[in-house]
Amino acid sequence: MIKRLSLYSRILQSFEFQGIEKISSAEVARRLGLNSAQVRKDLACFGQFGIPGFGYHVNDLRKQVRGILKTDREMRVILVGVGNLGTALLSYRGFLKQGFTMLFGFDVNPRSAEGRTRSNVPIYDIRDLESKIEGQRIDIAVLAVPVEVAQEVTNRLVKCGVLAILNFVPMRIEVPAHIQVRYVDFSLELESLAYYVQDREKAKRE
Amino acid sequence: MIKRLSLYSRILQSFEFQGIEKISSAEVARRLGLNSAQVRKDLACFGQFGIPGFGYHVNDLRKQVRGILKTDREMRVILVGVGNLGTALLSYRGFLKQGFTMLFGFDVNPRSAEGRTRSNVPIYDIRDLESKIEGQRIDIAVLAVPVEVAQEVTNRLVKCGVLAILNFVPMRIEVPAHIQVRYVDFSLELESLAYYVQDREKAKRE
DNA sequence: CTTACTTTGTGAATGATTTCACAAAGTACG
DNA sequence: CGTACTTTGTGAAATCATTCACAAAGTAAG
Ligand SMILES: NC(=O)c1ccc[n+]([C@@H]2O[C@H](COP(=O)([O-])OP(=O)(O)OC[C@H]3O[C@@H](n4cnc5c(N)ncnc54)[C@H](O)[C@@H]3O)[C@@H](O)[C@H]2O)c1
Ligand SMILES: NC(=O)c1ccc[n+]([C@@H]2O[C@H](COP(=O)([O-])OP(=O)(O)OC[C@H]3O[C@@H](n4cnc5c(N)ncnc54)[C@H](O)[C@@H]3O)[C@@H](O)[C@H]2O)c1
Repeated sequence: MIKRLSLYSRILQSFEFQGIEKISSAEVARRLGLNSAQVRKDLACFGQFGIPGFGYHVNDLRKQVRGILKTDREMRVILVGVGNLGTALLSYRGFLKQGFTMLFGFDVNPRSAEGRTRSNVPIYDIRDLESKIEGQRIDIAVLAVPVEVAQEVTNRLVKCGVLAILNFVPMRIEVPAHIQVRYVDFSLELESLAYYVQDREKAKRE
Repeated sequence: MIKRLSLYSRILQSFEFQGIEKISSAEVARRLGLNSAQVRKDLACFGQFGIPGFGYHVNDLRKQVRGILKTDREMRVILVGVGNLGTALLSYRGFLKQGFTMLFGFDVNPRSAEGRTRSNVPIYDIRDLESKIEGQRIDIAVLAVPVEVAQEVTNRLVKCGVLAILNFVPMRIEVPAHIQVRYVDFSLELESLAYYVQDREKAKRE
């Protein structure tokens, strides 16, 4: 549900960019392939933002949604594991947009990692993790290390006070209950795609 | 649901690797953070693979699950857009494992793309898309191009007979109903993580 | 001000997914 | 063979999510 809010935020941004000032739940829904009642219900969880018979003011609604998602504040992020994937993530400006600040990268081999990237995010040795982020508020750690060390690195991150982890490693990591973890797992998507391609008949089972 | 099957497949592989021959739904569930009834129900959709009072033979079950997912066959994949992210994807052996064959990459600038990668997948000019994949069976296209060209490239892919698209571009793409599309959208995950992080801090205060 | 129209916000209905709970079917072993 | 366990497969119940449908509240225009 929160992911849909994030989609609303994105589409509102594009409406704003196009100079559109007024929008209906039906139009938002159409653009995202959703039902208009869904859009209204989602928003209704957080307040009444619309005007019956008119719709929503794009600017207003966007501000509201960003407020709900808290993308109007700074989120401090670090990256652990600056390999193939980590390098791509570092130079992705999509992360830097709207409130996310990438502070540092960490790797066992910071030299060669540094060589790969063209971003100006400093990359430190993973040995210095604790000392570098000591006393800093770190909201989110992005995890892109090899599977074998994922749990060990996670434990260290948690000890350092990281509040949330975006995990690209195809493995379940164990964390205390108060730590948020989100998984991004391409192979899963690929495999399910494969299933539907082969087997369009049975695809209804989802 | 299919994504969970994919998880089962992965965990069974790791059990096999560890030399474990027998497994219960409860143990699979524990390892994946699921309910054991869920595991049994999922499998029950496709047949009866277990032995009451015993559990499942790891080898057997893994074969069955791979058969269901069709990861026992070859899936032919191409990559379109060999930039930061595309490069990482090309050198990800996780894709090459189990049945996925990455045939070619395509880019507007194949020279500089070629320079970036250390894989031996050939990279062609996007102008030659049609001629290169003419008459070939291509199951899945991985899309990692800039937002502005995503729809246009998608249209060409569909015309070329691609059956499914794994879309990394943070935008809804329009395709005919018989084409499968799956979205991988990191920003959405990051934003929803941000939401829960903030919420937790608020929760502590109250 | 009034009439015709639009679109919201939201209970109620429907649909989907997850969990419970237990009979049935097996194992293990004396 | 029989008794004590274990674990499956699966209806039924519970939970969660989506869609319907409509009164209420607005706009627009004469
Ligand atoms: N490359 C992809 O496209 C892709 C796709 C999906 C998932 N993944 C997953 O992401 C992770 C990284 O993949 P990759 O392709 O970038 O691999 P990679 O080997 O290129 O990168 C891993 C990086 O982690 C560093 N590292 C190793 N041990 C470390 C430690 N203890 N602390 C900090 N850094 C350490 C390595 O030096 C390396 O730079 C893997 O778990 C992989 O399964 C990758
Ligand atoms: N880099 C990331 O970590 C990341 C994360 C999430 C999403 N994405 C998305 O993935 C896409 C690619 O991101 P990126 O960081 O790799 O960008 P990028 O600019 O590095 O790569 C895009 C590549 O596409 C090529 N290209 C441009 N037009 C093309 C066309 N018509 N046909 C074929 N190729 C074409 C470019 O030459 C370039 O090599 C973007 O839509 C981005 O939003 C990237």
